[in-house]
Amino acid sequence: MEYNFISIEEKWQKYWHEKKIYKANNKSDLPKYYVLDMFPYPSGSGLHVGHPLGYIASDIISRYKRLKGFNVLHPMGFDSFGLPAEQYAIKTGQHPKITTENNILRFKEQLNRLGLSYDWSREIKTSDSRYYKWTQWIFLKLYNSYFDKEKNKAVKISELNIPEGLTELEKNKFIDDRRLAYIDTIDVNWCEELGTVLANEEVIGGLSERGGFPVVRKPMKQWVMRITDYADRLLTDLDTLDWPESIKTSQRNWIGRSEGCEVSFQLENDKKIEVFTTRPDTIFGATYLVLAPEHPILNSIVTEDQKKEINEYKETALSKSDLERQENQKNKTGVFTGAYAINPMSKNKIPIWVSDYVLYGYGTGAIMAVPAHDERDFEFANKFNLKILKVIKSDEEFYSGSGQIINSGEFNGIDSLKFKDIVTEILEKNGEGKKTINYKLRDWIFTRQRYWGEPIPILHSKAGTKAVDEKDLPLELPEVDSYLPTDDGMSPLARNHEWKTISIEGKEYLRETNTMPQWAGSCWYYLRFLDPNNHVEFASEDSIKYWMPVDLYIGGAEHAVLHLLYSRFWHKVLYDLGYVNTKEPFKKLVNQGMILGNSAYIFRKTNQTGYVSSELENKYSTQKILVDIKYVNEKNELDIDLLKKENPKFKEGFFEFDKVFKVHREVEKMSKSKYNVVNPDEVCEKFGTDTLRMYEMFLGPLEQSKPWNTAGISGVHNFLKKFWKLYFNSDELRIDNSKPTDGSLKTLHKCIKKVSSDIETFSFNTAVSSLMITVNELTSQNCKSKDILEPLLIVLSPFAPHICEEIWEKIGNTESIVFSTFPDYIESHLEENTKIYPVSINGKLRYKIELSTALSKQDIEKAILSDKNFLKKLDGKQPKRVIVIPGKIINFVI
RNA sequence: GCUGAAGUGGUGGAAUUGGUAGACACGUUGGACUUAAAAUCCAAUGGAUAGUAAUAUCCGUGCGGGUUCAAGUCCCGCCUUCAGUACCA
Repeated sequence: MEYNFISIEEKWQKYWHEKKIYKANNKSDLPKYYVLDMFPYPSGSGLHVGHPLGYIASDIISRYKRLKGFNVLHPMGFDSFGLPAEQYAIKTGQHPKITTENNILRFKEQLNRLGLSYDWSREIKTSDSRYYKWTQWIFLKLYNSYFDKEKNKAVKISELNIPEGLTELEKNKFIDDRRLAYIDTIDVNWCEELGTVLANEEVIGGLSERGGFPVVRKPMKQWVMRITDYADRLLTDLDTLDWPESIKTSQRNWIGRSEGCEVSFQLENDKKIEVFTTRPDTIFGATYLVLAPEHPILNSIVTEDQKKEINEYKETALSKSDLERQENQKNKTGVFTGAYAINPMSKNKIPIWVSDYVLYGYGTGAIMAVPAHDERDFEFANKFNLKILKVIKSDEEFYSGSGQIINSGEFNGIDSLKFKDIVTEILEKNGEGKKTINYKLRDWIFTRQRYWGEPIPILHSKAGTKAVDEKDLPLELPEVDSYLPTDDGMSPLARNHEWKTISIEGKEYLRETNTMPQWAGSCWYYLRFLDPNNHVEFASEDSIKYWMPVDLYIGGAEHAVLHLLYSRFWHKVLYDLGYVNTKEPFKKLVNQGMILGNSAYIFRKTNQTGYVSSELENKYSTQKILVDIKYVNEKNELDIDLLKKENPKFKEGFFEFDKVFKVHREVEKMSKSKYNVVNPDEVCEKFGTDTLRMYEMFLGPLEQSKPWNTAGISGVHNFLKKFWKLYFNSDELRIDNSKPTDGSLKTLHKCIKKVSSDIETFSFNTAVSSLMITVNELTSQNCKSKDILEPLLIVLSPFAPHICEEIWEKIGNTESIVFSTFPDYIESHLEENTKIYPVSINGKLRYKIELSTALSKQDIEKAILSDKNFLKKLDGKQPKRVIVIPGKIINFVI
């Protein structure tokens, strides 16, 4: 009997599917464990070997927890609204729904082939109206709530105190201004190429996160989520989470809390300018003010002779894209307004300037410039010859630290850290300032000018906005004749005029035609998995109480601030409104690393049709060009014939090489465009899923990124073959009822101990290693005992479930291995030979006995005295006596 | 610039957190079995020096210092790589 992985894997995947082995029950006396993968966007290219890394890890955990007696919830679904399907629709006219459905089928097929223990009865798709009904419902909860600053939580609009004597319109405005989901005309990140607005989190270095297209600022009417009200809670609750420190740090940075002081500077007339500073201690050094070009006070303070220049500057500054602004960092620009303000502490008259290095969106959009102690102000002051006044003692021309206060009148000599509080107090007393906390975090721009997303369930009329009635949800996506924006720049949904206009009780309304961003559906999907077929609620109270929070969440680090911040925000709102019982959704987070591709390049001679092998590259002037890795073997040799046959553009080329044509390799992100994608299906066919699963775990630490390299895969495959041979001798079962030897008992229990602690600490690579050692040891011990080999199957089964099920059945078990119990190790089976090491205790030399058996004092003394290294360190002096201390430490006296 | 992670054989990576550095695997070399190949099994494998040999000695965890009986691990100062972020006052 050979290890025929193909038929074994098919057989058991079918068995698990038909018997619904992994269906989780919402009612159980067992302790619960909720393991969640970040659900994928079903892209057209299917899975590559990088995707399953996290899925395999979470599958091992969930199988392990099941064997440990937990009721495990391990669901999977699809984040199926998204840009690629829509762009494909624009190109081909095919409805994104169809594209998405096809892609999902492909994904599911590939996922199932990996033997993942998902409860598919709970599958969800964010683009399914039965799902987005509740996304819209939650949107309305946000729309119908406001943030009560005193209670520090969200409260229903119905509990809002509305001032009396307002007209209907004023009343609506009063409410609209306080909703957690509100409309605002703001400068948004407009991406022309994508035809939509992007959230701040989706813009990286002035380019769109998806596609890398330029982004410009543009004022537009948008739905916005008041996430800033939650800044403080999002920040402090991070401390309660078992997340990687790097993710917590990036969230902290993104929220960007800074404590400081808002100071108001009196102008010569009765106007005032408020600035925010974290360094009120340097206020005597504030020698000028700077306003952001967008600052509204600008027009009213600028003097006649400066007006022209200011207007010109404003125009150029506002037309700049984010990218252009950033490029100018080293070369600051600015214009003098002609106006002056009074420094409230020094009473000096200081000039007011305008510059785009001050951001309108942060703080008050104006700063007091302290060139001696702030790098940016220093640069600006040098360029425009503004006064630089040192107020903290230091030898440097520019200094941003703390120290002794100077040049500050009666306050000289005070420590700057203390002076901070003193200044704040004085300003507060005079009504010229107050202590403030500022956040970098901005409100979340929630609308997208796209088709393939959740429609926003809102109606517009002259009186304001109105929610679609809850009982009319879901508000389904209308059909449109084209997926492009309308000619007058409205979202694609506006193309359906019949849908766009609606009349209720004789009143005419226009529907909101923008859709929600892709993050909306993924903000709360972990809750829908608890009770996915519920028609009355997004999930029943009982299911939420039982399953929440998610015990383990595995996914990529690329969602550090986007998805993970938004879903924490929504979860907190749902918590405030009483719909969920935990403050945070995800208790433990693990980031799996990326599996990188090994791209192959060949060198084309410049301006010629010839190609050269990588070792000849230096001889010519060449360009690197990509070739598909399927033409390259493990020794980096190119199959020229096949390449020419399948790619006409290489057909005429002359390939120059020494003995074989070698390609140049580069490790890059795995992607279709780099021709370096490895499909897991290929690996499954060649080696089997169990091999793939174990190999991906063996490759290195889960969190680390690493290149895919098939070189080592035979080692893991051989291990499984060896494992098989432990149970079968050609056609016969080797296994018998003989009493296990001490040696094999030790081997087994060592393995149980190591593997279970490795799984709990996510060290899957070392767990696989110790399984390999175990099988090698048992093979050389010629172990046949069922008492050893049966528990070993259970220990291996989370990693390689198919082969274990097969053997489990063949040795006479009738129920799936899934229902067995993970064995415990027994300490008495683990005894090792005595080893003695020198150790330092309180600075004194002692000896440590590792895992000692019962040794006599004489034995220990003998062991130490025969240790040559030890004697050498004592310069040949002989210890007079060795004292054995209870436990594992021995003392000695010279 | 700032923040975070990392740097160990030819390669991927171990090292119970201060205690035999290089587990396990790949690769390489040699051997067994084969007419042969594949498959499988066995042995060797950080470097240097000495020895016929068993073996012995020295050097070795990015670099330079330090603490310690003992440092890949701790401290100080650098270098390099990757990732995130960027005029946030």
